[in-house]
Order: sequence, then structure tokens, then C-alpha cells
Amino acid sequence: MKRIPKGRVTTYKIIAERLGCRAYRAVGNACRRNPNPPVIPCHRVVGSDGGIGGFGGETSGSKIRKKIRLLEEEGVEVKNNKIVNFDRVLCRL
DNA sequence: GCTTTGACTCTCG
DNA sequence: TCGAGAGCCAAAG
Repeated sequence: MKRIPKGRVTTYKIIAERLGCRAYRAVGNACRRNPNPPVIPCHRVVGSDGGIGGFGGETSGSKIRKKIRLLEEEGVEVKNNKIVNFDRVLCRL
């Protein structure tokens, strides 16, 4: 996750694939638990559909909004918690 | 040690 | 196109 270049995003699926498993949920779990908040850019990890996902009911809350803002700052367009230019910013690693 | 749940994904109806 | 079900891995109860 830390290898995700700035201005790019990836999906849980891809991360799991890179891990050699299908632990999509485990990845999301690790993010949710976020063992290392400062070094883990969870906001750069999205769903296969380019959606940030549902977040503890804060899908449209302030925490997500901030991450969205961060992505936009990096050049990732986000609309309604979804990656707009998903194909362009998606990092397949 | 087994069961439940989760920021997931895929397939079928 | 949308909803429901199954599969997957890991952490918490």
C-alpha cells in the first residue's frame, strides 16, 4: 500500500492479488484497523468500482471528505465518494 | 478453537 | 441494471 505513487490509487482486489491471495476483506480490515495511520494511505485504496466504500456510516462524513480532499490534491478526481478518472489514476502495481 | 463480522469481489437470477 | 448468495482471508469475541 505504501508503494502506491502519489496521485494514484489502487483497489483491495489488486492488493490482495499482489499478496497472492483473495483476502480482499482482510486488506480492508487491515486498513480499517489501520496499524500505522501515518504511513498507511488508506484513502488511496478504493473498491473495484472505484468507490471509497461504505465507512462506518461516515461515507459522506468528515473523515472521508478529508481523504477525498487529499486525493483531489494529489490529482485524483473524486465525485460522490467515487473515483471519477478511475482508469487514469488506477495503479495496477 | 469455533463463530461472527467486515472499508470486498464475483456470479447468477 | 439491480438484488441476493457464495467465496475468500484475517481479526475479535
